[in-house]
Amino acid sequence: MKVRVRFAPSPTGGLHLGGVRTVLYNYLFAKANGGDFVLRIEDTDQTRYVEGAEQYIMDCLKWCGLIPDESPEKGGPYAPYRQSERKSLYREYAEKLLASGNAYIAFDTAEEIEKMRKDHRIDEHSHAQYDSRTRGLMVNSLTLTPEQVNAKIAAGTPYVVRIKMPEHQTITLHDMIRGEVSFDSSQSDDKVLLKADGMPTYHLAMVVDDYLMKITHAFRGEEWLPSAPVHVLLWEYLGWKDHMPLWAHLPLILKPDGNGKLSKRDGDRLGFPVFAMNWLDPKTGETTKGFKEMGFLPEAFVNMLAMLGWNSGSEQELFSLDELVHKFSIERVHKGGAKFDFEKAKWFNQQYIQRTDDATLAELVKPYIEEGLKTVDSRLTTYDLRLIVSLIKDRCTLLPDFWAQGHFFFATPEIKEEETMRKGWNDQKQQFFTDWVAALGTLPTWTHDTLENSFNELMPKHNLKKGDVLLPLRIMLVGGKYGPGVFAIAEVIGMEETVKRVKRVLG
RNA sequence: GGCGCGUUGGUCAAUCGGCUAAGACGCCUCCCUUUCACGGAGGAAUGACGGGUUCGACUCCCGUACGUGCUACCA
Repeated sequence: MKVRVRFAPSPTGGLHLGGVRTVLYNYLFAKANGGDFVLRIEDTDQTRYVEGAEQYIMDCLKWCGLIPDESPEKGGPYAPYRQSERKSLYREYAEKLLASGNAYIAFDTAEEIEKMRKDHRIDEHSHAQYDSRTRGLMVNSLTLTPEQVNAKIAAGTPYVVRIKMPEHQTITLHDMIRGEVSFDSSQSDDKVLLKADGMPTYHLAMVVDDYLMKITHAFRGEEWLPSAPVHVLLWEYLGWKDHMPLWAHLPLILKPDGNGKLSKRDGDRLGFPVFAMNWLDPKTGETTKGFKEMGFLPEAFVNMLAMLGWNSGSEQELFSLDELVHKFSIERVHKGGAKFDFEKAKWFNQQYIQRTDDATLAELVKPYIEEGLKTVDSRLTTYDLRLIVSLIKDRCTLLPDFWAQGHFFFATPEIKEEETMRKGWNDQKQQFFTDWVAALGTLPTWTHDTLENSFNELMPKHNLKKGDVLLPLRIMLVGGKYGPGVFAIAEVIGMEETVKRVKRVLG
């Protein structure tokens, strides 16, 4: 049987780190087994629908290089892939469950349910559930006669279809990560399967679609584990038990400080992204930063995510997507949640930057340089981006670092270390630099070697040592105490600019 | 509260009964570099707790504690 997996997000907002990791594991598993990876949009909750979210999710997958084989955009043999467009198809299965007595119709209003929850609360901490203990008290097809039910339906009374959970039945499921997991069926309430608006809930839609789409392996977050018995029962009641996919409940990604699931809020609070790409909330107009816009390379982002909860068992940490496809195994996924560490995430990106060839890197960096150039007045007319990139990549972790670390190659920098430069400044140094600038014009060639040689030869004549004048020169050219070798910088910016920057200080 | 899941350094983690408990990130020291990095060499830092099982337990079992998830006509 062909392996088929799916990622099934609801289009309600930005795509979370954990979501991307779920996509990744799906993708890796599918590709490793020669299977299909399908994207299915779970938009059954009309009230939570957010404009643009679906397109955004697809853009994120594209950026990460995790392209689905079937999707709403691409289509496929099991189309449509948007649950809202499959609406009409779910009712049939709800009826089937009704007919077999595994589901029932309920007419209760939200207020009535709320009242029941309060009146029958087990203790002060928890409200009663709509389940075997309370369903006999409610207005449903279990307490009403068939005639009454039909009359209500005929009268247009809104109703939902609920699963009838059995009492005290042990439900066991095999999880690829956790092994056998058991539940008492009485713990779960009679979940709504079909809502009053005719839309299915996640529970029904997921089972029906996984069956119809021939899904063989289902990966989802650990938060779904408690409702898994409902799903197992649904597969059974619908008569599809032999087709139920193999489950894998993925561990959660936790916030770095304290405890709990990592949320968008944590990112805002701690200053790192949580979403794959920038997300502009159409309702609030607020933009939440994404890894892409922060300057991450998609390969680094994906690699980092793969290692959050999984490892190959070797010491290797850097993997190409192709390598991951071959080495990933669901059995080696951790059971426990992992705290997200942004420092480690940056390290991955830094590693990828160092390993990216200069020409490719130059293209990636270009927009950031162009952006930076808008903020300066006097800019150099020509520059070799590839060469500059090779000179500064060592000290760059994120793409925007290239501007911060290399702006002086593109524009005359502002002197930020005036005091350091002027420290111990005297006529001797003034004279030295004046003479050196003059000597530059007589150089046979303009290379960092000839520059350095002329500098070194001139120093003793003014009774100066490297330590006296090298740092001042750096600050003249760079503006601060950082960057590649000074003479390499001088070579790149050329004689005219070098002379200009030194003379600017000499006055 | 109930139920589920989990628990090796600050973080990610190896170990599938033999441990003097890998490695990576971060941190610290030193070297390289008369800048900042990169790189190199070191260092501090870990099995939640209590019982078993066993010649031997981080590894298996049971409790406890702690954490976390769920407990909607949301996914």
